Amino acid sequence: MPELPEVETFRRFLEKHALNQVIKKIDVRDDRILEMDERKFINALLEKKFISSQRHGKNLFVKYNSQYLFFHFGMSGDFDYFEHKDDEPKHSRVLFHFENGKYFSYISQRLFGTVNIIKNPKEFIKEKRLGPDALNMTFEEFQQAIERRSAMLKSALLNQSIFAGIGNIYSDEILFQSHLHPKQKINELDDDQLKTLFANIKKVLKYGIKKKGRLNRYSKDCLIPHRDKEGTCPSCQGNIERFSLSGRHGFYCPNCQEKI
DNA sequence: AGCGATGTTCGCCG
DNA sequence: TCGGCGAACATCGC
Repeated sequence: MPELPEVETFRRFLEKHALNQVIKKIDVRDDRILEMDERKFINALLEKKFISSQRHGKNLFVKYNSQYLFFHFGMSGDFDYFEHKDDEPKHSRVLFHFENGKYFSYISQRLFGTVNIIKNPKEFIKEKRLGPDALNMTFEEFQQAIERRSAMLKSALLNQSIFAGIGNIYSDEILFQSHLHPKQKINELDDDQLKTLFANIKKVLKYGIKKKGRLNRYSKDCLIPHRDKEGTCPSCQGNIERFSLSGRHGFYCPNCQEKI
């Protein structure tokens, strides 16, 4: 699930259901998800409450006292909130029991995510060398981020050190909306194209949040519903093509996204 | 049965 | 340092 719009959706879900409730018990179902000692993790959080949350890119920070619970969702992370223990979802990895008798679960099918406790999100962002948040960055920050960069557009969008939050699917959508070729080098764009790219990063991510990351509910005018081998371009009706790049693959319309 | 999957990281090479 | 590539991590569904 999780690129920036999904993580923002998870954040709002947590804010809605899990804030200000005393944590009475924690079950770590699989400690491979923890980046720290299980005992220390549990002891740190028992009897505490989640106070607030913030997101940077695909990273979620939940303040519980002077410290922060950190979540990364990897390729298959999710949250759930439920009343009865029998409803605990498959692949639930960390289960919080609240004082009100309800449960909050961090789910990770593929165990690529991580859960940890950190002191300071700002320092974390610095240490991980994350670029500005793709949703919240200003045009000036965007310009700075790509200064002296020469990567192909799709690589640049996926690189969390340039800006944080964009993943494989949204990068394709952003480039499609921008009429830009995924393998075009970012330093070859003119000012208008850069403005278009910046505007579409915002537009696509906001639309994703509005749709709560539910890809199956996207307008047919988007690339996303047509993002497969048999796909047809919603704009020109041509064939959508698949390409590969550093072991990932993407889709684009060769007719609408020509290289300069 | 094998391949690929909304992510990240690391080593290799140019 | 940058950038591209491919493997590795673990699991499941098609």
